[in-house]
Amino acid sequence: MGCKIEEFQQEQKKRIKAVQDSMDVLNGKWKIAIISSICCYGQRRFSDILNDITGISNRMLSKELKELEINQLVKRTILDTQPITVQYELTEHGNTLQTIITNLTDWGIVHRKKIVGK
Amino acid sequence: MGCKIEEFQQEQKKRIKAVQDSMDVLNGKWKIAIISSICCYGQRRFSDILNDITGISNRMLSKELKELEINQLVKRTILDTQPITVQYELTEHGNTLQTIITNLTDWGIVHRKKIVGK
DNA sequence: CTGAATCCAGATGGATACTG
DNA sequence: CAGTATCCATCTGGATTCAG
Repeated sequence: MGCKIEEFQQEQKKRIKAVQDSMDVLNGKWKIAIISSICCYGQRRFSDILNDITGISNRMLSKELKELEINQLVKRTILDTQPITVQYELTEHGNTLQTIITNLTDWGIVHRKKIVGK
Repeated sequence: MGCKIEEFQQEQKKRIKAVQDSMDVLNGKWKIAIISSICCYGQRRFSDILNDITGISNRMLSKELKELEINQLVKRTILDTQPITVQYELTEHGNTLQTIITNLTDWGIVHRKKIVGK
């Protein structure tokens, strides 16, 4: 049994590790943008996302989507069209990121004004 | 003047860019953890942060802190002690990340339970 | 259309040693 | 204590080409 300060510090270390867990999942140059794209449309096809995010290549989109799928944030559905299209949507778990996405969006707007100015 | 759908899509593209702006600032393996460390203590010395975050090296801590300072999220103060110590605290702008940090922390805890199980 | 495969440059970050 | 400098392996991600 440690004193109050030690307990507090242990608690903070745990919290720091938790943020890192989140960031591990969300890291990668495009991941948040992809989630954001799917998020605001409810569901979105591969080529649509490709178009939503300026600069991303199909290679990276494919790769990041796969990682998001592994982390159970995104659900992939093959549509029986001609030619085949694939639709992505957030899982229930992925949807819990909504608040964070919104906050990050708003913060990004403020920050740009702050740094770039005007 | 475009139709409603085009306007909506333009708006979404802007929002996606805004999230990316945020992530550009917050990217790097340790940045969020560093902010989190400083955040929960109000102010924190270099060696304290080094101790808060398991795995980080002084080289990386120094580098990431510098970037955070450039982005006006962190303020650096040299204390007149023997030997010299340096104290870091969040700027007013950096403090606006509080909500995001908290949300990310909570989400990280939930996510770990979800993925690792139990 | 939705990827996978290959190739490759440049960025990232760890280890270690050194300085004021 | 708070960095800086150097070296070096690994990772990241872009361009291009190919396939179902």
